[in-house]
Amino acid sequence: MFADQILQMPQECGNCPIRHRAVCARCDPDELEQLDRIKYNRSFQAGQTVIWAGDRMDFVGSVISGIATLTQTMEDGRTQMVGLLLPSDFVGRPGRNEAPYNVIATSDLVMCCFRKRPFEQIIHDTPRISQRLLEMTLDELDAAREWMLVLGRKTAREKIASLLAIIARRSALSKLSGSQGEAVFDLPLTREAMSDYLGLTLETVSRQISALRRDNVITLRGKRHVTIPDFARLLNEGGNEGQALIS
Amino acid sequence: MFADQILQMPQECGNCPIRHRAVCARCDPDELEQLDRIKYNRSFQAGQTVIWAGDRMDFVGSVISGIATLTQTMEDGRTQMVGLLLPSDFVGRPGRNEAPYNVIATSDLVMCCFRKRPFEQIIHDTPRISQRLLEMTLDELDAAREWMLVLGRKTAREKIASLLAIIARRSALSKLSGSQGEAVFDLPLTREAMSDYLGLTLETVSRQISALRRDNVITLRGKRHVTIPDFARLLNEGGNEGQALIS
DNA sequence: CGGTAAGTTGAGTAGAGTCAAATTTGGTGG
DNA sequence: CCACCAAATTTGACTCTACTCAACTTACCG
Repeated sequence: MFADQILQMPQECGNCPIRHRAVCARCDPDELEQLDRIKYNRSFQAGQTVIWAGDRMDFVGSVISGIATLTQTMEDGRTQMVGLLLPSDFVGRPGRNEAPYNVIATSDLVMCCFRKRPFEQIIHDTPRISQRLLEMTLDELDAAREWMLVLGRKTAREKIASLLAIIARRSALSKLSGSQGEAVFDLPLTREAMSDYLGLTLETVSRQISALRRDNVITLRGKRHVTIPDFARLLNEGGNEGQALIS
Repeated sequence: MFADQILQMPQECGNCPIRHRAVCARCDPDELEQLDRIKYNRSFQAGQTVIWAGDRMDFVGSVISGIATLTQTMEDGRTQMVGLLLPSDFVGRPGRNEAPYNVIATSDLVMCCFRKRPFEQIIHDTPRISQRLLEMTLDELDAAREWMLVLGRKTAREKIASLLAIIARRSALSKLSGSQGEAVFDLPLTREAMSDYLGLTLETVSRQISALRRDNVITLRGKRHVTIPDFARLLNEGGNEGQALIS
């Protein structure tokens, strides 16, 4: 019983949707060819666990499509999401053998995986790749630190508003120009996943979403389809008064 | 009026206390010589601001001695610490011009600074340095994610216990063998800095420290000198039941 | 020997959590 | 197409942890 399928036909890098944003973004054709030799695609259904914390990891890789979460769990079940993985995000750490977090597919997910040992060799030999990985890791660190402010100092209402702003920003559906105007998107997370992201209970998430709807900060169609009539107002509700968010 | 002094006599790398832990840890003599040409020492007094968020940064560098904090502040003054910088930790981000956070010297502080532009050139040309920086950044990202669990899901008592455990681990004064035995150290942070670290108020920090003392989890001599008679118990109080912390 | 900053403690409050029940939704099979 | 089920979500009532405001104590520095 396998948790996933290994696809027989990996995509061509040439028409890969994340070709210019992922760890391979700046590869030349020769470097791409090296990566191509050690890569394979894997797909997961929504809800499947990609990796359990503590498991041996023998691959690293990029999210091609779909959404995954990185979570930590305490012995008594308390759970905190520590990463939200969208297409082009990198999973896994060269130089470490055990997965530090659970990786769970939130939607159907396709990943481009690299066998870990040869990938480590390639980044050792290929500065362009290791430098791209450094750049991506620094961006993730900035995002984690932004998130720490949300977790440590924002109210429940501000937390929800901040999360909606982040998702709106990273979602292609929105028609944002800068921080102005309307945004429309589908929530990729359940209320429970949102609570794990924000360090809240799912009841508090639900109440605050209802409150934001009552106050016309957001409009819902169904449970998941969100319209934000005034994005600047949402940022303000999130405590980001006029500031740009980290993208 | 300058916030710091530029020392005329930078230390020799040869007898530098962080030589084998900092970003330069794996440099060969030639690489060290390159870094040496662009480096200078700066010292700061306790309480001084090293960099303001939003300021132009024209250097990066390593903490040689002392302690600094990375903090984010909201418009209404709410403050969250997002990094604690101990000797050998790296400050600054190649490829970014503006400082994203306030960097504040908590104790007297000495830094080994590199002019930013030439440093960027060196990491571009020197894989050993950029790979060391990647490794350090990945470690910081892990620490930030551990911290996210603390901020999002732990109680005030668990937060304090977790912070004491982290400081004990990173402090040289402790006589720990693994997770066993006694630890002794001086708190490098005020109650207020601890509250900014943990997303609490300083009153709550004080109350929880008093509670841990009443319960004999810790012993205080003065306000800052801490003895932990049973380190495993402290870990347990922090919700880390028997698990190793990220160092 | 004050004076000031740091830390402690107390009393009351508020915001988010807990437990419980109702409601909505999307999918399934008849 | 419709009834029904399980899961997701919403809402209500009550509780409790951590916050706020305030007073007091301790430690340090000149």
